[in-house]
Amino acid sequence: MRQDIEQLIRDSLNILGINGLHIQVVPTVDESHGDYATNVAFQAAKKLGKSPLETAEIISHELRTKNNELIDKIEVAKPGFINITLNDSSLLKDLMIEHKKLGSSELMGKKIMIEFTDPNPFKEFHIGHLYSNIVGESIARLLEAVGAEVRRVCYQGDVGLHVAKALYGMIQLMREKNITLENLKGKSLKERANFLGEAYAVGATQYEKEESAKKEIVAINKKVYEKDREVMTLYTAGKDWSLEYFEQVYKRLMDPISDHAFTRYYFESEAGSKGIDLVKKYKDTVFEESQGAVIFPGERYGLHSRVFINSLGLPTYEAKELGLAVTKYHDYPFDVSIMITGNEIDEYFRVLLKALSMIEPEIAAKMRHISHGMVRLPEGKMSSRTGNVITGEWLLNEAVSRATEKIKEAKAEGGKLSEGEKESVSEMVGVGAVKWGLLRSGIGKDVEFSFDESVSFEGNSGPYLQYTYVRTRSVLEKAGDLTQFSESKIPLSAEERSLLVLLSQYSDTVLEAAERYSPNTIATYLFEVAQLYNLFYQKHPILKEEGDVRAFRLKLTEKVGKTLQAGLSLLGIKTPDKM
RNA sequence: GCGCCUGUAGCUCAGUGGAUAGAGCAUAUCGGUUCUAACGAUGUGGUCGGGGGUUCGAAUCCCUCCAGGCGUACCA
Repeated sequence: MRQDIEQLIRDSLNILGINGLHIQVVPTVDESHGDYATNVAFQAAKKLGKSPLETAEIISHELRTKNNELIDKIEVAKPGFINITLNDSSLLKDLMIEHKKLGSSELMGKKIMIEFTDPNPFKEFHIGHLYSNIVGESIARLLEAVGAEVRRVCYQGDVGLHVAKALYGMIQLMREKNITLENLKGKSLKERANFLGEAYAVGATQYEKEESAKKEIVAINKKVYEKDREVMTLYTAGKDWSLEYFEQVYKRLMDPISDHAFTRYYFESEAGSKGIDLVKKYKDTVFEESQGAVIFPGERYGLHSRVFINSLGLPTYEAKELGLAVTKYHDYPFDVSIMITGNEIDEYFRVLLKALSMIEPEIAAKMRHISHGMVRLPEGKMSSRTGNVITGEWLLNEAVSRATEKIKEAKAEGGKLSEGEKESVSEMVGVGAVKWGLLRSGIGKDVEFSFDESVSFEGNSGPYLQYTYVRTRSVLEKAGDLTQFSESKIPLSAEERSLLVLLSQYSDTVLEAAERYSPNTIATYLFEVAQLYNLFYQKHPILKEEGDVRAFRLKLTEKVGKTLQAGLSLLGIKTPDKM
């Protein structure tokens, strides 16, 4: 709809001989300004040497001669806006068509690799990973919705000091508790995952406290790189348990079609050697030696200098990431490669991309680093070093159990849910509440997650959106089959008209959200749709009406439901039929 | 010190050059027990961190100052 109006304006400007303007048509905030407004007159005024108001008159006069079937009114407003009001019948026509395939995007057909979550084997899957996963999955879905070919990948640190700390802790714990690796293998996944968490905590604490432990951990680290046999037995087991555990979390969050949530899992161990080769190849041109290490002299480019190969000859995260970028491109020659991480490594990525641009400029030009803030909980930040972490799973479980309580005490319990339904609905509502809570605001900044707000089911929350969807389902179920209605017999109320205008903006909103990598754009839009529908629902009966009006209101209800369902699914949020 | 990010209502946040800056929560008042009461309406609440500049027009762009966060060499 917006594109149609833009085209109309472009045509008119051509006729008037005005070219080269950036035509901007935006939905209006205030109904008295029509449905869409454009500011082209301000830009054109300079070219014509007239005032914006006069220019607006000239342009709108030309627009009116078009006699377009979309438009009802074209008005000029001070100091030079052109306000466009759509006619009711075009809005009603738009209601009847399914959401268009979004073909006009520049992202259409693009090959996009998107890396997110990136938890480290042997360590906890904490809230930061949960956030990264939720953000990444939503962006992936947005990109798919506008026609991109998306490949999800996950990059995991399976070597390095954190692994050595965990291995050290495993050895200590097994000795203390007098258990063998075989004993452990017989235990449940949850127990094994907990064991690893505990082991990491022991290792991390001892590393700080005991000089002897520190030495031993450094030695274990080296052994891992050397693939020492004895260490590898323990290593392989621990790594497998971690990955198995992560996969379980992904299943819950991403609803994967296949066995694996990601198309490809990259590991630091494989990226490292490739990275070392690259760094060595460009050692005297891009990189240089300094204090026994190989560094990238970022200060020359207004950035930080960073170590790529440390003085022990081991690759740091920087070198690994360099190897990763090249490996990724080899696996899948992407048009865009997105990496989603926390924003504390923003500057590190700047350095990395600068170095990469000097080695592989084409690949570097295709990389986009998107960073998100930290999740703050009312309980305060948690550190993974103390072992006292808040895991992603804990957060989900807590939200689900709160959702279960809310469902029990709900006054609107008309759904008569069976026990089995209660369980699956609680899961959808709890997980949905978490996702909505994290995605409703922009991703660049820290996000405060509060159970009270997110699972309270009031106001701007996931459950509010889901409930509105359920409401549409309930009405439609009672209504029976939808019937045709005659457009001309529908007197549109203010609420209905606003809803129609808003619904017609769905495609534009998805496009904008995808191009800006911005899930919260969708969330803001959906919340508006839900609010408007609830207002409409409050004021206008649906099933009690008859004939055309009833048919129209049912159709409107159906479209709202479909829009909410499609939009929520872009955020990775499921919609129950009852709740 | 230097670099990057952030600062909008009491709280949590929308709003990346347009018109009178909007929501949710909280608070006060009111309506609705139906088509699922997990809803809706109205009111209170703002020097958009301060100051300067660019522009017909600035929360939005530029400069500067203030406050907070992160980074700043072998962690990721």
